[in-house]
Amino acid sequence: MIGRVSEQVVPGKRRRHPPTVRRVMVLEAARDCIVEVGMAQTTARVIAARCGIAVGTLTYHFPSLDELLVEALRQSSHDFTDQVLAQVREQGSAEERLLVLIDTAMPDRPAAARNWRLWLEYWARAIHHPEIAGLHNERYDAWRGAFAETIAAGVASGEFAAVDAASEARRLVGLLDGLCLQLLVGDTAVPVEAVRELLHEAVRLLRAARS
Amino acid sequence: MIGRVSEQVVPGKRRRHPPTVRRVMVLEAARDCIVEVGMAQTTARVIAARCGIAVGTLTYHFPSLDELLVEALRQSSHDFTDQVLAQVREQGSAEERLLVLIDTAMPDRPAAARNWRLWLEYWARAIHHPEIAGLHNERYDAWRGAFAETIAAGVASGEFAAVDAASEARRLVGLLDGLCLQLLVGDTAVPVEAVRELLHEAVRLLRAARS
Amino acid sequence: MIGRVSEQVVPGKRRRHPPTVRRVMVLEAARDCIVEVGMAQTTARVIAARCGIAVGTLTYHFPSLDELLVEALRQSSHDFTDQVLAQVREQGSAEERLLVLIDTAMPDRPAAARNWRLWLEYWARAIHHPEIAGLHNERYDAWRGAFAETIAAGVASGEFAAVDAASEARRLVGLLDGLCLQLLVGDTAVPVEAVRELLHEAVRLLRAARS
Amino acid sequence: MIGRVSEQVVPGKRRRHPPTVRRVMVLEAARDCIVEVGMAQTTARVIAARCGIAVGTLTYHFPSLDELLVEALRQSSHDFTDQVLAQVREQGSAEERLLVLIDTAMPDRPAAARNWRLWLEYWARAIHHPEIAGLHNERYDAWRGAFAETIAAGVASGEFAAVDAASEARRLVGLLDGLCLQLLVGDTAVPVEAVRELLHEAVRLLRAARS
DNA sequence: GATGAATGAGACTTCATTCAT
DNA sequence: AATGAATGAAGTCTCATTCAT
Repeated sequence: MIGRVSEQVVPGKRRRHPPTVRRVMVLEAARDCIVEVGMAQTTARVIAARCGIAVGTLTYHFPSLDELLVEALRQSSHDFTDQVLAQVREQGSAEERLLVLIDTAMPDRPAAARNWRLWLEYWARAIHHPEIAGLHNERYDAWRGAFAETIAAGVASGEFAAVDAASEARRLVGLLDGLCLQLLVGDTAVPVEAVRELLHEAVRLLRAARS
Repeated sequence: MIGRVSEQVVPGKRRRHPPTVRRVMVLEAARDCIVEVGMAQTTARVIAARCGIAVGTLTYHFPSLDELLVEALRQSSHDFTDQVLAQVREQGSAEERLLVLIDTAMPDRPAAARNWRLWLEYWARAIHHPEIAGLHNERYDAWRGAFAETIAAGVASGEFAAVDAASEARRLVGLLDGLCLQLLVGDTAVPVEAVRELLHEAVRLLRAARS
Repeated sequence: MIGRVSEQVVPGKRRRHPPTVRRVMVLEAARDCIVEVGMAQTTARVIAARCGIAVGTLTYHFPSLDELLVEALRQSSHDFTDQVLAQVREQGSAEERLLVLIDTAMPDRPAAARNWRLWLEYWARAIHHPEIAGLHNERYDAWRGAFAETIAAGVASGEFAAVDAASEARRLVGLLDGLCLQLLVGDTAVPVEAVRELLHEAVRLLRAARS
Repeated sequence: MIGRVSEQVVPGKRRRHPPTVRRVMVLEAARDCIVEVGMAQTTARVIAARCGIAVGTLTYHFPSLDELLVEALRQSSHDFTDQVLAQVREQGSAEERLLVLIDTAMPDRPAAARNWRLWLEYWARAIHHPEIAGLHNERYDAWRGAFAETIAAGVASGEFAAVDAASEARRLVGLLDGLCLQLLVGDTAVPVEAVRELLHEAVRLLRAARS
């Protein structure tokens, strides 16, 4: 009713693939479906259509749809987080690294928007599915950890004031989540630029507090 | 599968109620089901069992299950928000009123926890359902508006520094949402007290900035 | 989907009527519904809405819907046939009376069109419902009998050739039914005038055969 | 209630058939059910039971039951008409061909009786369902056309009097429909032989008119 | 490895009927 | 007499999963 997944079937048909390859293709298709139409509408046939295979082929590689969906969430979230974190640990001052971290997560970047939508689905389901909750927390810890580490590094180098890195990271990530939520759900008013500015200001406050 | 709704059937059979009453009973049952097992598992028969009526009776009062669910979301969210806002506008300094607002929303209060879970469902569905998005934004505006009003009052009275009330409200609500999200989803050790303290501090910062 | 019964509720509400009166009102409403939307769509609530009463009131007067529908068929068909036959036995030559009989039955008269639609429903159901078949045959015999009587009278008076009245009546009625069927079901082409002319010609043939 | 479809389940389980085959089987089963118990009683489970498959299998091949039923009507009617018309255009005088046409349609032949019952359902529903009306008219035109063609051929060859073929066809088909209706619906004593004789006489009248 | 016909469980919804008011 | 809330049976359809090919 609401969303319709654009089928991206490759015209070359009946390709045979080793399970490893097939699984990746399916997981990516599942991820795209979840993002585009929501997990509730992501049925087996929708995923199969999305990657141009038969429903039977899908269950051949993933006997359980539930596990396929969980795996898709896990994998996608994993990929995004890793990619972001990798590019962050490289260079620059602690403040610069925090800003990069934030900018990379802002939902005006397509990859980031996709990830936010996945996380929304995570949140709604994690409450009732311990397995998803565990999955989510694992990723969330990595994410919060990156903030904490960077802040700790800034504190250690004297770039930041002597704050509690863990607590400060929790605050920053909370602010990031809450504001992006408003961006995603809100039909209107809240401009992404304003959110970015609020977050940058929060980062600057770490430094400012030092002087 | 994961959660099982505790049936609360009244043994008396064929209890008759005027539609107004029955509708309220059903909406509350629906709300409880959504909270307890998630909206995805909240089927007609689950709701019916919850309030001890036949599925046909449910359909009699709510011809469309979709509309029942949307109405349940709307009503519950409306009730909670109104109740909180009402008790806030009464008395005290702007800072006190903000603190009350925050405390009332903290998920260690059962009513608040219930509401948070409802909002999680809102968020996940709002992206794909414009009607739910509209519903949510309406409530969210009221909620954000209460913060903005209170902050503006504090600024006007000189209790707070001369900040932009709207922007500050957005920040506070964002922080509130993001941190409570961590409380709700996290199976781990984010203590509610730490969150409350972070939020109180954010409020104090409004005052502190003045001195 | 297809047809929607126009509710003809009288604004004056909660009228109390003796069962005899109520039953007639309901039966007429049922007849109108069958004619307008077909028997398959004529549900209890549709009939109730049509005469502005509650569904419960309907079942109060007619415990069984099936019997209500059968009774509606019987009554309506009875009324129409009687009315037609009554006005026919009055006056004129046998040929004139046959022509009146035919003209009264032509579906360009609203009352006749209504009756034809009822009979269509009869036919489809009579095959599987002996009771309806019996009902129908009873009416049909009266109808065919009127033709037979009139023809016999014409034969007796020398107005018609010496044909077998029963056989001739069967033929005339068959032709009438078959041609009107084409008028009712056909979306297009067959004009009512052409049908009338064919039937009149068949009547004239009775006379012509004499000369 | 009235009629009960005899289940014709093949004990062998999970018989697989290509959709083309299965669809034909289902359509034939549907046709038989309509004929035996009427369209109103022809539910999904009745059809499924009739061809020994699960209801889900039925939905697999025919997502919409409405379309299945319409298709069954169309196909069956098409088959019967084609078969009759084919065997008619072959040989003999115009009169002989008309007689064959009529005899093939007489309901003492099982295939013909089946077809008549289908057409009864057509008629009752065509009034309220434009799609069915269209379907019916298409078939009806073919049927009436065959009579018209044959009559025209007879007229052209001098075998018949110089009548208007179209009008004469309409009359013959009307008579055929009306009389067969009496055979089908009447529980009483309209003998099929009498009807056949009436129709044959109508055909002979075409010739007799010439001499 | 891949397919898709087949299935049963369960979803929502319609509806004639019952019965307390 | 009239009402309408309540119900259970039955309707169509969706869907994850199974399994013969």
